[in-house]
Amino acid sequence: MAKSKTREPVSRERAIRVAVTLADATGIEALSMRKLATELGIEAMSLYYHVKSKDDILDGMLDVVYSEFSTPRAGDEWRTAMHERAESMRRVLAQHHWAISIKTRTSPGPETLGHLDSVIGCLRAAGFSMPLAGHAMSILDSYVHGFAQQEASLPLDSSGDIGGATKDVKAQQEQITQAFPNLADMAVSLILQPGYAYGHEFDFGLKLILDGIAAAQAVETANP
Amino acid sequence: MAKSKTREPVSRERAIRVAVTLADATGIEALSMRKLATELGIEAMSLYYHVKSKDDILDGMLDVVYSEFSTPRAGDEWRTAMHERAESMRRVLAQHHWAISIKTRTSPGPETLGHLDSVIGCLRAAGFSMPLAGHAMSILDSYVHGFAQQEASLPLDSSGDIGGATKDVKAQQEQITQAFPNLADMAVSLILQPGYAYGHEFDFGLKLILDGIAAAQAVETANP
DNA sequence: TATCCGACCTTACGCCGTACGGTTAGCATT
DNA sequence: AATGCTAACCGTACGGCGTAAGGTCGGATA
Repeated sequence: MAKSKTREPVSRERAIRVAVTLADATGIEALSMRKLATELGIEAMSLYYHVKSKDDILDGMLDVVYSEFSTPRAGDEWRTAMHERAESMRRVLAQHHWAISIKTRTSPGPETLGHLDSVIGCLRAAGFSMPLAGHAMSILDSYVHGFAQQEASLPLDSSGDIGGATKDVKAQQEQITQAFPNLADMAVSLILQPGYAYGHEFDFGLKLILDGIAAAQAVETANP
Repeated sequence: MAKSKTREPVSRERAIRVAVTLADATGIEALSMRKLATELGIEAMSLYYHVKSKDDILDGMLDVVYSEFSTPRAGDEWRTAMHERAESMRRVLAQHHWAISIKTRTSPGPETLGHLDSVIGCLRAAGFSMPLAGHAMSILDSYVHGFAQQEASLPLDSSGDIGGATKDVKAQQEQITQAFPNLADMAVSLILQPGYAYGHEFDFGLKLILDGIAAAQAVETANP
């Protein structure tokens, strides 16, 4: 430990910040009040002086995640702004892999609200009607969060081979190949191919969606 | 092999089935081995005779969810098949609202594998190349899962008013309105409007994505 | 009759979140 | 110097969790 004389005081902000790095390192299910308190150099119950409950910490952590998203500025061109936002979201959600499993949370924090406000502002400034702005945000957010979720639920190692016992696995795989031929075909002829990485799929979908939104906006501006 | 029918025996299947209905009713975080055992009429540890672990149950529950998705048949027209699949997924995921928060799971079950195999088969039979089939599935699944996630994290009651103390809430809302004007604008001029329901956003996005996939396929078939 | 075994139970361990009630150090006021 | 206040932290305890290890017992089988 660095400072021995006076320990850096614990605050809600610091507790949440440490909780984020701890969850990044060991996963969200390993984040307990006791472990977090130990990391902060205090006892478990002392956390409750700074923080209302564990849910309070979780809410704060989600707000930290939103604060790391790329937030569009007022005059930005909408397509590049949305593109960059989407890519930053994917990047951040991949780094804080626990965030997507917390996403089922209420009460958004100030960073979250500010971010969303800016996104709406950017689209509106670009001439989007309110309903179209709603549509655009809904589809973009759904896609990005869903993709991050898919990506997080993939088998972790990138190696094509599956480690462990060889004979059993081989026999089992042969059975799977027969029972699910299309799946097996996709595995060998696409996913296990040298250059393939699931992350690349993101760009295809993002471009498709942005094209669709652009088309919808073109229709809208043509028929005011 | 005559069997005395003194009482319905507990099996892995029945345990998982009951776990699903219990999670539907009380949420996934309230599903414990003890509660599930009580529901089945046995003691907690007796579950471990039928089931490997709690994770085993969770895996089984997810497989049940997949079994409820609409699975395309061999000769189906791809667009209608994908449309129906997507809508059924949204419906099922909304009913089993716990499923999206479990989604971060490995080892897919047989129903899951079979479903995915059929989806790939449908797209391939419709002339999709393997990479395009991968793209289509990736974007559709990401969108649908992401939308279900968004939908699940909305405030629960559909009433426009927020219950509870009136004065504090009103003062707080005024502050929010000033700090996040675009958000407030969208709230009053779109979301709180009489006819609005977030679920309607689904159709816009789904049509947009299916249009985009159709366009990509048209390009592909034109340039073989 | 003797054996076995599927199906269930009991006990115990080490985690978890947190309610409740101290204790201490630093400071302002008297 | 004595008093009192408050922010910051600690100890104990409770009920609940997943599950390892081993026990029990009635019916099927040899």
